[in-house]
Amino acid sequence: MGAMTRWLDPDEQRTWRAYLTATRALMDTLDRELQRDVGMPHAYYEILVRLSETPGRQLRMSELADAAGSSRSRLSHAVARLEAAGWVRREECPTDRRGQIAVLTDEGFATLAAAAPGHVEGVRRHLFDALTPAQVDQLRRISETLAEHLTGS
Amino acid sequence: MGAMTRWLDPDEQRTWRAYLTATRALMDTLDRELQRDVGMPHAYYEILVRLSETPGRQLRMSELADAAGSSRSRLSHAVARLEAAGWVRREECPTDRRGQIAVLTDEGFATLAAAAPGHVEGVRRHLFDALTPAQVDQLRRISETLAEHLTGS
DNA sequence: CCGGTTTAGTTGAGAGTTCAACCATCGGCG
DNA sequence: CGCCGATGGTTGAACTCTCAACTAAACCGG
Repeated sequence: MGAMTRWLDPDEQRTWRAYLTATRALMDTLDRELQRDVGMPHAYYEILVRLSETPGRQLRMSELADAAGSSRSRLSHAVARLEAAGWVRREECPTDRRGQIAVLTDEGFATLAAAAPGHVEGVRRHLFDALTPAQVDQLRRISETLAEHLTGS
Repeated sequence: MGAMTRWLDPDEQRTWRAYLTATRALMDTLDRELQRDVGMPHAYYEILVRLSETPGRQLRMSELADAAGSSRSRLSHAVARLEAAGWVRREECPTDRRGQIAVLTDEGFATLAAAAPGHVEGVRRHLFDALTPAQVDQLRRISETLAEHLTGS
């Protein structure tokens, strides 16, 4: 019983390690910068971004969770904290009494607008500046493939 | 003062989003599998892996932190928990009385050996199976470039 | 060999995440 | 209509991570 494990060959091994190291370093760096400059982890920043891009700057909790790649539970806790900070407001959903709508406040939008240049600069410096245009293209294809592979199964 | 922000162009935007989505999905999936099968987050698994690859299966705390891409503080907490689980043991360092040496126990090694096939299978299924050999090669180069860029600055 | 600085590692508090349990409402079906 | 499973969302506890503060030992200049 149980097929033999398909171990990683040396190239795959190297790829996996490098990917882990790079991703961890990148995320840690961006997280620390965002925490230092705006007092907010990257996950929270992304919630605000998603809200800001939506007509009316509002979204149902579950849609927001999907958009931000977050679990329901995580989003509940996060929105609770964002609400305490005055960046998000909760509203009842008129068409479904179970529903909650998260609304980005003006203050939240202003905070985001103030934070964006610094954060984008960080993404550029730490990620795009290190890669050739061809590599950016490769990374896009790889990531899109992976994203589909992972969420589609 | 202050140069204009170098905003992301549409291609970069797409790349960055896809990268975030893919990485988050991949890590979440592997973390959940490891938690379910071995009762251990991925970060802890990696600590055990690093220890297992070393002669004598032991490493100074700070070397282990570097190898596992972890902060000192995180490693202290992690090793405390791994020690409580019986997978790691702490020893005094003979050459530096400030030092501590983390040693992988036989039980820890056995746990790792039991967990490895399942985890490797996960990495293969969720990552490598979705990519062409050329893409694996691209991902390796990109990751190595990034890792160097991020840790070298 | 003394005092100041750096390095090794730990600790505790605060913040974020996960998981399972939970309540309420919605939708379908007999 | 009335029940029942599915959906939307929250909650609390346990766990992990971060940050800053701290102890202790090593290193270094005078």
